[in-house]
Amino acid sequence: MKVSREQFLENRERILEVASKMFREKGFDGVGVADIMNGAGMTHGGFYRHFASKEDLAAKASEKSMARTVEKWREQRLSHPDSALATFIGHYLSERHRDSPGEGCMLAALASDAAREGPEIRQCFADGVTAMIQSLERLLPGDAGADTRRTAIATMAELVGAVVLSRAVSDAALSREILGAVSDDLQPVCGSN
Amino acid sequence: MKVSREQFLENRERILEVASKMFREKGFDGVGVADIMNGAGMTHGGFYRHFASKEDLAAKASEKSMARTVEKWREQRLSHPDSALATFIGHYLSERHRDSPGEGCMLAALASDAAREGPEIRQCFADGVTAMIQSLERLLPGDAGADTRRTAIATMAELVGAVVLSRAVSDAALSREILGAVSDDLQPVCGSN
DNA sequence: TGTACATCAGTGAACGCGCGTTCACTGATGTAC
DNA sequence: TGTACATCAGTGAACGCGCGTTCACTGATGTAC
Repeated sequence: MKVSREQFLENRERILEVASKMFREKGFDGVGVADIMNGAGMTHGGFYRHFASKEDLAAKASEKSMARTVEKWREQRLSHPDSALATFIGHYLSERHRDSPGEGCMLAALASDAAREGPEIRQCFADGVTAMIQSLERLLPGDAGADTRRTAIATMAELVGAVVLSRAVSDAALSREILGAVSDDLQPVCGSN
Repeated sequence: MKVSREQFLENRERILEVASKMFREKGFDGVGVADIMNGAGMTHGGFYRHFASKEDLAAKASEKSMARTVEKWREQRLSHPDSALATFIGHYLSERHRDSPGEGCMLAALASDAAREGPEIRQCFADGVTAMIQSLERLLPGDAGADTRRTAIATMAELVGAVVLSRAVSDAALSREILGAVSDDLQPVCGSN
C-alpha cells in the first residue's frame, strides 16, 4: 500500500539511520539489505523505491553520518569554545566510543573498508575527511599558525589510528593502553588552549 | 594424488602467502577460498587438508604477515641502526605503500575489519600490535626515557591512521596531503636520532 | 466539494549467483614386511 | 633392497545457504475532472 509523501521521506531517513549504524557495527559486507529494511520496520522488497543499489545506500549513509559528526563538533565548538577540543578528544579516545562503533565515528569504523569500495563511496569519504579536518582545524588553538592544518591532519590520523587499533586487539589491557598513550600524547595539542 | 610431505608444507606456505596478500588487497570478505587456492595453483577442494576453516586461515595468514613485518623492521634496525626509523617511516607513508596494500602493513589494510572478527583473529592482531610496538620502541631514539613506549604507540597510531585515511579518500591531492602532513609531523620523532 | 482513476510505496515470493564446506574418488607417497 | 598396501593430499562435483535484485501484486494516496 502506498504511503504519503511525508511518510515516504520519513521512511527513507529511517533507512539511512539504521544503515549507517549497522554498517559501522558490522561493515558494509556484514549487513544485508533485508537486515537494514527490517531494522527500519519494513520488508526488503521496497528498498529499491528508495535507493538504486546497496552501494548507493552505503554512499548516502556514509555521507549523512559524517555530515552529522561534523555538525556535532561545530555545535560543541560554538557552545563551549574553550573546552571543545579537549572534550572531543576525550570522547573520541574513550572506551565508550571504542565499544560503540554504531554510535561513533564513520572513519574509525569503516575507513579501511572504504578503501576497497567504488568511487562513489570514496568520494563521500573524501568529502567527509575534508570537512572533519577543517572542523578540527577550527578547534585547534590559533597560535599554531600555518601549521594548524598540518596539526589537524596529524591529529585526525592519530585519533583514527588509535581507535582502529584499540578495536582490533582482543587484549583489554593493550586496548586501554593504546587509548591512554594517544590521549597522553595529544595533551600538548589541547593543553595549550 | 598425494604429494610428498615436503611438497605439502610448501603448498601450505604458498596458500598462506597468497591469502595474506589477497586479504590485504580485498579484505577478509572480499576473497573466496577458491580464489586463494587458485592463486596458490590448486583447486579449492584440498583447502581443508591445510586449514580448519576460512577463519582459521585468516588468523594464521595475519599472524604470519605481521611476524614477517616485525622481522623486516628488526633486520633494518640491525643493518642500519642510525637511519632505520626514518627509512621505515618514509616507506610507511609513501604513495607506494598506500597503493600496494597487498605488499604492505596488515594493520593499515585490515585493522578495522579485524575489529569485527572472532577472538582467534583478534588475538593475532593483539600479538602483532604488541610486537610492532616493541619493535618501533627499539627504533626510537633512546633519550625519550620512560615515554618511549608511549611515543611508540602514538607513532604507530598516527602511521596506521594516515595510511588508512589516505587510502579511503578518492581525492588524490587530499590523499597526498595526508601522507605529507603526517610525515612532517613525525619529523621531530625521527629527526632527533 | 465530491468522485473516478492513475500512481506508486510497500509486500513477499522468486531468481540467480557466489561462497564456505563436504564428499567420493584418484593415485602418488611412504611404510611394514 | 624389493614389494604390497595403507595413507592421505589434491580433484572436482555437489550441497545448502544467504544475499542482492526483480517482479507481480495490493491498496492507500493524491490528482484530474
